[in-house]
Amino acid sequence: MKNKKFFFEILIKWNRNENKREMPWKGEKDPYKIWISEIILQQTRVQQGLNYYNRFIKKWPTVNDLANAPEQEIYKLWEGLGYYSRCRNLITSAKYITDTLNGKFPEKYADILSLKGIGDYTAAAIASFAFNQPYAVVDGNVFRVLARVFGIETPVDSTEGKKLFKELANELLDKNNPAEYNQAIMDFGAVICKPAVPLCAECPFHERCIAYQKRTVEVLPVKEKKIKQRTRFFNYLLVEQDGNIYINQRTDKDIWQNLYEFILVETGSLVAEKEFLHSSAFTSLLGKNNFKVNRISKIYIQKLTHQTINGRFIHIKIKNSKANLKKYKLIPVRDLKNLAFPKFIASYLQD
DNA sequence: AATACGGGGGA
DNA sequence: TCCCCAGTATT
Repeated sequence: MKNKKFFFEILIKWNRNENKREMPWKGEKDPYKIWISEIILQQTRVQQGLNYYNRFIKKWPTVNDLANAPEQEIYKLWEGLGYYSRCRNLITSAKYITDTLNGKFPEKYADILSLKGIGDYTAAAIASFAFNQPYAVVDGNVFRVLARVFGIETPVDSTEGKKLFKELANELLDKNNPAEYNQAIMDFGAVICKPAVPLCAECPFHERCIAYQKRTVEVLPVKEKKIKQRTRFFNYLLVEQDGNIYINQRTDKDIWQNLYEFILVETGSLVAEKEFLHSSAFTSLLGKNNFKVNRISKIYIQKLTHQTINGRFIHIKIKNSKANLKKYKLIPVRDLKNLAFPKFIASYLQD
């Protein structure tokens, strides 16, 4: 197939006549705002990211505002959104742009790409939306639309597949109109060529879609990799002492990096309450007699992509500081609301 | 090349 | 339950 012009012609026509999708960052030209929206939307549904974006832009309208904001406030706003390294990278790049680039967002694709937290997709999105440069976005929508319309069975999560789809995407791109084209193909994937139950009946590619003709819409795009799941058991100790409570900031190479938590005792399996309270992992932290267990929650479950967390919260009051808690930080209970916690903990604290 | 990284929503 | 979502960084 030499002439692929039909693709952007049909797509742009659909976009201008049928596409009713509206989002606050659509048509935005400020690279800072586009950047924020794109980072928030990485692996995140528009519906989920919408409120975060609006609060973010309202609170920090420019890259300079963001660079000078207290980090904990930024994490607090990001709380519950997940993939917290995005927030870390946002902070790093905001400071870099403000301090080293004099607050001017880079315009060259390679320079945009070099920023922390920005990969192929986000660099193409910013370059095209903000500066109308001819770089095709390749996100989950694009993989799906192209795999179906062109009947491509190469797994999209293989090295070969990523290369193939990226090349095809750049061939198909309307070079004179990259911003509209990129926006259109993602809207099209989200609205018509959806993952499940796509609207083939009203699809303008009806006549040309290979997958539709071959009845393979359901199986495309192909993914080959499966994720491994593991189950973990968290016992959180909420240890209070005269209106203060012990907390910990997660720093290990693990989930929820940089977020706060309470005193964590992780066990290899589900341990009964009574047994846990007699375990050395527990008693060695608190000593034998200077504490009182006030309440133990039920087991809460949080599903992550690679892990299932089973956890309980144990409320404890202590009177003196004999406990072996030096590695934790003691803060007033009323200050908890300023810290960013994993959703798992934040939703427990809500109740 | 493979894997980890959150949380939510739809079927 | 399983799959997917405006992906990226690390090993």
